[in-house]
Amino acid sequence: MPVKRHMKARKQPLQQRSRETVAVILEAAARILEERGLEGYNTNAVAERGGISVGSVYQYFANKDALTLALIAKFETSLLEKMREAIAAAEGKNLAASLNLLVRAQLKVHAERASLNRILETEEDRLRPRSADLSATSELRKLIGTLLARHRREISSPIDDDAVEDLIVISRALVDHALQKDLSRPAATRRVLRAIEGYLHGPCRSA
Amino acid sequence: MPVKRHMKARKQPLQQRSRETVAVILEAAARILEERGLEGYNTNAVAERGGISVGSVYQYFANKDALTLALIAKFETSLLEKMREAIAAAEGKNLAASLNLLVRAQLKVHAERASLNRILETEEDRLRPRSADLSATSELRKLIGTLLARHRREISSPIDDDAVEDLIVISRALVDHALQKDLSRPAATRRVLRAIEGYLHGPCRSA
Amino acid sequence: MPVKRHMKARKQPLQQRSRETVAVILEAAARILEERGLEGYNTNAVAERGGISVGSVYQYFANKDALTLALIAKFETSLLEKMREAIAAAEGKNLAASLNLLVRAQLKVHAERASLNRILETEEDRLRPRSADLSATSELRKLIGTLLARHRREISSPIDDDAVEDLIVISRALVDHALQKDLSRPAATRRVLRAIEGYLHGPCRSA
Amino acid sequence: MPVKRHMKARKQPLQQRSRETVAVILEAAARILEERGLEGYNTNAVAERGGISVGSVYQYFANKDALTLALIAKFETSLLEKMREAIAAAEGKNLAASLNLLVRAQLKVHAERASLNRILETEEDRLRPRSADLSATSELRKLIGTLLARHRREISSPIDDDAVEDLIVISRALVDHALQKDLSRPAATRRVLRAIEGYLHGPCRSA
DNA sequence: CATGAATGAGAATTCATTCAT
DNA sequence: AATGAATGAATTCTCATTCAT
Repeated sequence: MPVKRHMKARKQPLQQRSRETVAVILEAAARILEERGLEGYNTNAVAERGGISVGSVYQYFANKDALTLALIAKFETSLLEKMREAIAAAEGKNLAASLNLLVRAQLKVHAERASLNRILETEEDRLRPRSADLSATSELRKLIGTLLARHRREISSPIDDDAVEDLIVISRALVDHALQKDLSRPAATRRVLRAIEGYLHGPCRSA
Repeated sequence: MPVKRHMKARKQPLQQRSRETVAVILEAAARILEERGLEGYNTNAVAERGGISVGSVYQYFANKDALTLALIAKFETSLLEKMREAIAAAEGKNLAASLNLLVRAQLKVHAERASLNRILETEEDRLRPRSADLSATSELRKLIGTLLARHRREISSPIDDDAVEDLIVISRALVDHALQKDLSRPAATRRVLRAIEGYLHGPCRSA
Repeated sequence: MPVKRHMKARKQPLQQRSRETVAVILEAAARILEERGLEGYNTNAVAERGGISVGSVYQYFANKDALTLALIAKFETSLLEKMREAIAAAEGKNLAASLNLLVRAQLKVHAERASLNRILETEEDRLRPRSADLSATSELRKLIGTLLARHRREISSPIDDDAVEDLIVISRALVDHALQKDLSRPAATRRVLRAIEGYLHGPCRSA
Repeated sequence: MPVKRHMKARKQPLQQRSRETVAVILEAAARILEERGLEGYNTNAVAERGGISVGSVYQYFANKDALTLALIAKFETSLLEKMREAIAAAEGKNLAASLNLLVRAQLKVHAERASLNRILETEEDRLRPRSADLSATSELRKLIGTLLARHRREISSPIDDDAVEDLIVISRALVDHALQKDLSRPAATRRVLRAIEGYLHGPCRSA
C-alpha cells in the first residue's frame, strides 16, 4: 500500500485560531499514541481527545499519515532544539565534557516521552519514502560535525560525514535500548559515552 | 492496545502434509511482508499467496500475531545459525579477522531479506511483552561473549555482559542503517568494524 | 463463552437525525428477527434492512449483543406500559375483572409480535448476567403486588413477593405456550385465568 | 435459515462399537454445552472432547442440528424415565403425597444438569418445526393424566387434556425459574406444589 | 470553518462440513 | 469406519474519510 500523496498540511495556519487548533490536534495525537499505542491511534480518537471534531482534523491534515508526519517533524525539531542548547552550553568545555552534556541531553529528551518517540521512529521508517531526509536530521549531522571539528585535536580518528552519521546511529540505538530496558540515567550515560568515545579514539593498537 | 491474549496452542503439525502447510504459510507471510509491507500484510493475503485457505492459517496459528511471532522466531534462529557458523569458521584466527567474518556474516544474513528483517524487527518491539527475551537473543549474547573472552588479551577494554549487549545493539543498528542506505558491502563492513573495534579498544588516552 | 465485555458507551443520539437512525436500527433488527429468526440475525442484515450502513449500527451500539439488549429493553418497557394501562383501567373493578383485563392485555402485547418476543426472551437468558434484573421486571412485580394488595380480601391465599413472582412466571409461561400453539384468544385467556385464580385461592380443603 | 433436512441419525448403530461411539459423542456434546454454553458448542469441540475425530461425528449425525436433537431426545427420555419411576413410587399414596414425589423428582432431574437442560429447552424451540411433538412429551402428558384420573375424587376442578398440558407448562416454568434463582430445594418444592395444588383445586369461592 | 453522522471497504476470525488418505 | 487437514462462506467489527448541515 503506497503512502498517500498530498501529504503536506492542507493549509497554512495563518490565523492565530488555526495555529492553536493544529497544536491541539498534535498534542492529542501524541497523547493517544502514548496511552494506546499505534493500535489505538486513529483519527476519531485523536479528535475526541482534542475536544474537536474529526472534520477539523482533516481541515488541517490531508490524511492520517500527514498528521503522523507532522508529529514526527515536531518531535525531531524539538530534539534538535535541545541538542543545540546542549552544544551551546558545551561551548568552551573539552571534548569529554561536551559529549557528556550532549548524551545527557539526548537521554533526557528521549526519556521525556520515551514511548511516543519509539513509536514515531517506527512510523518514520514506514512513512519516509527512503532517503528523503528530514531537514532536522541533516541539521543534527551538521551540528555534531561542527562540534567534533572544534575538538579535532582531541580525537585520534579521522572524522568525516560517515563517521558523524554512524555516531548518531549508534547513540540513538543505545539510548533507545537503554530506555527500553529501563536503565538508570547514570548507567545509560556511561554506556553511551563508552561507545562514542571508543569510536572517536579509533582502534589504537598502542594498548 | 495490548497484544492478543488467546494465543492458545494450535494444532501441532504432526503429519508430513501439515508440516508442509506450515512452511508454505510462513513463506507466504514472508513474501507478502516483503512485497507489500506491514500495510498489505493480512491473513487473507497470506493464504491466497500460499495457495491455501485462510482456515488453514488459523489451523496452525491462533491469530495473526502468532504467525508474525513464528516468522520472527524463524529468522532469529536462522540469524543465530549463521553467526554460529561464522564463529566456527573464525576458530584459530585473531580477533580482527574473527570480527571481520562475523560482521560480514551478519551483513549477509540481513541483506538477504533486508526489508523483511526490518519489518520483523519493528513488529518484535510491538509483540514481545518487553523483557521477555527470545532464547535466540540470549544465545547470541553467549556466543559473542565466548568469542570475546577467547581473545581477551587482544582487547584493551574490560568486557562484561553489558558490553556484549551494547556491541550487539551497535552492530545491529549500523547494519540496518547500512542496508537502508544501500551502502556497498565493503563500505558497510568497514563502518561496522570501525565502531566495534573502537568500542573494544576503549577510550585509550595514549593516542 | 461469556457475553461481550466491551459494552462501553457509544455515542448517545443527540440530534434529531441520530434519534431517527437509532429507531430505524431497532425496527430493522426487530423485523430481521421476526422474518429470519436468530439464525438470520446479523448486523449486516440489520443495516441493509434499515437502509443504512453497518457502521451506523456500531455508532450507536457497541456490538451485536448491545443491540439485542436494547431491543429487549424496548419491548420489556412497552409490555410494562400496557400492563400499567390495563391496571389503571381496572381501577374500581373487582379482582376477577381486573385479572381478566390484565391477562387480555398481556396476551395482546405478546401476540402483537409473538415470534419476536419469544426470541427476545430466549436471548435475555443468554445476555443477562443472571440476577441483574431489568428495572422493568421489578417494576412489573411492584405493579402486580399493588393490585393484589388492593384486593386482599378477595384472595384466600397469603400473597408475598414470592407469590407475585411465581404468578408472573406462570402467566408468562402459559401465554407463551398459548401463542406457540396458536390458541384462540378466548381459550388462551380462560386457561391463563384458571391458573392464576387457582393460585390465588390456594389449595382450599373445603371443597 | 431453515433447519437442515436429513436430520435423522445417518445410520442405525447396530454394532456394539458404534453404539459406544454414539454415546461418547452425546456425552461430549452435553459436557461442551454445560461448560461453554451454546457459544462454545461446535462439532470440532465435541469431537475433541470425545477423543474422536470430527469425521466420526458426521458418521453418526447428518449435521450439527441432528446431534442437538439427539441430545434433546435423550434427555427428554431420561426425564420421562424418572417421572415414571416417581409415579410408580407414588402408587397407593394420596394425591398430595404423589405430587410431592413428582415435583421432587422433576426438580432433581432438572437440577442434575440444570444448565444443560436450559440450553436444550431453548434449542428445542428453534429446532422443532412447531407442533411436531416429541413422543416423550405426549407420553408425559399421558402419565400425568393417568395419575390425576386415579385421584379424581381428591380434585375439585375438572381435569381435561388442556389442564394436564397447562400443569406441565406451569411446573416446568417454575422449576426452571427456581433453578435459575438458585432456590433451595425445599423452597422450590413448596412453591411449585403451591401452584399445582392451587390449579387442581380451582377457584373455590367457599373461602 | 466546524461539526459529527454516515459510509463501506476491509480485516480478523470461526466453524460446519467435506474428502483424500 | 476413522481420521484430521483443508475449505471458504459468513460474521463481527473498525476506522479513514466524506459531506450535508
